[in-house]
Amino acid sequence: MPEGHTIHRAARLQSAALAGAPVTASSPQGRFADGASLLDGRVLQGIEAVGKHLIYRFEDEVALHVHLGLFGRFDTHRNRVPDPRGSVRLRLAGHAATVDLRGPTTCEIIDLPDEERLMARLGPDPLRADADPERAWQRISRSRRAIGALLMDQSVLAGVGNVYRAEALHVEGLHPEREGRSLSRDEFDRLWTTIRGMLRDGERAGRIITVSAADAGVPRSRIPRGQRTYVYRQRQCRSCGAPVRAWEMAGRRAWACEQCQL
DNA sequence: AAGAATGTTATGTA
DNA sequence: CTACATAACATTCT
Repeated sequence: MPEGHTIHRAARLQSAALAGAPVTASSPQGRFADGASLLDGRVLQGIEAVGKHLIYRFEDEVALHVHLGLFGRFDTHRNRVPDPRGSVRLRLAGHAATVDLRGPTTCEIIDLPDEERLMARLGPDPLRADADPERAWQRISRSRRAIGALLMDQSVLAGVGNVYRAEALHVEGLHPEREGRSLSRDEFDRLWTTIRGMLRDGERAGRIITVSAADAGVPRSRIPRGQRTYVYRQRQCRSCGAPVRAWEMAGRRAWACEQCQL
């Protein structure tokens, strides 16, 4: 489910619904009982998104760290709150909504040093105002690893996942196997800008939009399969019609049009 | 109903 | 020290 845009959107929406007042925290299946009781009744001060990580700041310097991983998701209930179904790790009830967290890869209470360690191992997040692209450029321009692998490395750049990797490299005409150090400064700058734009569109729309921002208001189901992405999970390149090559890279499936991407 | 999927980390190997 | 492969973990959907 989540690439960076999902996380930033969740931070914004949940901050509005939960922050500023004491929260009721529970762990319906008892899978996070200790954490939930520690959070219960505390005021949530705000939620911060960094890459694909979320940090919920509570009073008394108590913080909750959440990472959705591949399967995690949030269910937000604004009216009737249903009985928890499936594996709800944590339920947070606030003044405007109740949020269920299911299937996260990480859900833990952290202290300040933990938080600093986390921040230290994350590269710049293009969705954040404080992001410094220079840090990513330093890593990429000195690496002989493939750009397709570098983009997935959260210590190089935080927030990009498998879909944006495929789509952003396609838009920029870059082959995923190009060595990082072979990119010109100009190619890197464009790539950064494209990634940031895609993440922003995704955050605003609540889903991944890489082909046309005009699709933003259109429900995903109304967009024909072959038109949702350029190469990601496509058989043919949406730009030129050539067959899309798919192969394993950095542990995930990579997709590219070898006509358009060099 | 096996397998894939918008992810990360630890560990082993070269 | 770097790079790559593999396993492990989370859950839902086709």
